Amino acid sequence: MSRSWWSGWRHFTRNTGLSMPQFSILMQVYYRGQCGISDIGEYSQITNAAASQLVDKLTQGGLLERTEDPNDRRVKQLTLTKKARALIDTGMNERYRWVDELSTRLNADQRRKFGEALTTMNEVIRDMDLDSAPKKR
Amino acid sequence: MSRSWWSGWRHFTRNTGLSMPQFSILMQVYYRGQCGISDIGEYSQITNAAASQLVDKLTQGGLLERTEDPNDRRVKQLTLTKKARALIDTGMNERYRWVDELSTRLNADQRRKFGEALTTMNEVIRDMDLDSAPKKR
DNA sequence: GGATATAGTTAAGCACGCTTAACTAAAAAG
DNA sequence: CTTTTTAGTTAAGCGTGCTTAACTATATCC
Repeated sequence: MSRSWWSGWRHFTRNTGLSMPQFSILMQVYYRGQCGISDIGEYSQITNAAASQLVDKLTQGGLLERTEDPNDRRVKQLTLTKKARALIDTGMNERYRWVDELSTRLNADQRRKFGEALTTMNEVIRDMDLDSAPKKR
Repeated sequence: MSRSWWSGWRHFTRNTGLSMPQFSILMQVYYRGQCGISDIGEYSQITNAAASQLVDKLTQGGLLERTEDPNDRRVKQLTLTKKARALIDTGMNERYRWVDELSTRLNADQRRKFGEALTTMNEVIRDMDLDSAPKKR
């Protein structure tokens, strides 16, 4: 397992043809909703140039739509295609499959505790996310 | 937080100068103990050539020692230097610092549940690791 | 002993992510 | 209206990780 995540990632990566930074951008748009190139750059801590290039590949791969913002024609609005959404959902199912495999190794008591733990973690982490999210412009 | 891990990784990466595959190899030797190039390759699912090259950089960086196995002079035994051990321990502390920060946001009850959850997860995951580990040669 | 297999190295070549620098176009400020 | 700022693109160049292919050196098989 200390094993699985990285090599599991590499498995996912090969199937989808996505690199980690690319996937990261997809997830960003997934959670943030529509946003511009600069947002991507800022979030990922890379230059806008780099962000632009990555987004470019994703649009070429049919995963992102890049349209002009009618209010400010400098900014491009990025949105996920259906293909991208499907892909992300698949990725999440992978994750849950992992959890499934894990849970077959648990006895009833462990499984219950584990479920509670995940729930708590989710709640707490959602809180943390909300705290740092609302950087609107 | 969905944010923190990847950009937190990038932070770690910049400070140490280590790439992810490089760090991955270090962790491998850390957990496996002494092993050869082929073991690295097999585990990381890359060719021995690639493994050799990565190990090369790590030895140049003073993180890995590469010595001959006296029993079979074809195989090189990889061992971590003190520097590498220190670095890994630091990395782990980083991780725990993250947990600390998280725990300041929890109330007493949440904190207790969370602690239990982590304990359970650790136990279970350790079991999974043991199951897949003992690939000796 | 000689053939074959195994562990590791080296070099050429490719794709990737990233940065800097030079650029375009639109918006905001004066 | 002109100047300056902001959003994004493009191209050159670098460091990586990776693969294939050719090679060396040791061990094993018959």
